[in-house]
Amino acid sequence: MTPTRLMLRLYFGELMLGPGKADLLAGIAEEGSISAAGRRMGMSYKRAWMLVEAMNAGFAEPLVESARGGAKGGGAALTEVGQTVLAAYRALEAKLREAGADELATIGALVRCDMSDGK
Amino acid sequence: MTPTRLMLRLYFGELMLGPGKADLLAGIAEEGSISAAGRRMGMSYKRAWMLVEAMNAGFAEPLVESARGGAKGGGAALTEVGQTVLAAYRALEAKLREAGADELATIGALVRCDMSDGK
DNA sequence: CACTGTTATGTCCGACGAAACATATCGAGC
DNA sequence: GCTCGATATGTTTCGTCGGACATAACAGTG
Repeated sequence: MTPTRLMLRLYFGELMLGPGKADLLAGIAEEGSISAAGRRMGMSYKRAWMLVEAMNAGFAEPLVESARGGAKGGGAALTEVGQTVLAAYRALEAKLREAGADELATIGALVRCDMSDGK
Repeated sequence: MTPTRLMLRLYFGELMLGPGKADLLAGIAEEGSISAAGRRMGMSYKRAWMLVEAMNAGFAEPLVESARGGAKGGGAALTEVGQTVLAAYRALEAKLREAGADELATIGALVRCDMSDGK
């Protein structure tokens, strides 16, 4: 049974890094565009851009590099640092699941299995 | 340098378990009272109680056992399950820091060190 | 130079969550 | 049976966050 949908969120003072930002980074890396990445995950462009802004401001160097204008209107891509942070986050997720498998199983087994969600 | 104040938050569907609830559980275990635990961490009783209610509802069995009335007005304590969950959460935190030390250091080193917080 | 798609940014408003305030209940002890 | 301290629960207010909408800037292409 895998009822334990686990999400990892890191707080560094003001900056916080969680599944949302991580997925957004991944989406930008794949799509090459902030708006496309946001669209794909049902997020308004403004929200996506605000997340990017928060990340770029929160880290010493920008994670996302963007350009506007041009043939395709512009685009965005991960910087070296951005790729590093994303990879580290994914690795951290994996290690957490691996190293904490016992504890996660312990807690997960005690969670009420509410498959019958009323709404 | 340890600028990386890390917090771990787990999501199990509706239920979420993070530093706030974990600290509250620990406080209840120490103080023997929901209100005292909440007071100690600058939290209104209502909020503390709502967190307890959410946990008791979210897990298959209650984590906190409470009694009202009596000489001291009542009190609360962790159940067996509550102690287990708290211990597992603390262990998970420790394992995350241990197993993910490399990644945490990688990300932490890239975070803007904003000691000069404007407010 | 108009067109195009994306980045970049502002304003406005509703919804949601949290805090503040207000009670009600309970039960051992005096 | 009155008091006390803590649990238990409701109501109301308020601040904040996010979504909807609007607009400007940009640069390559035809």
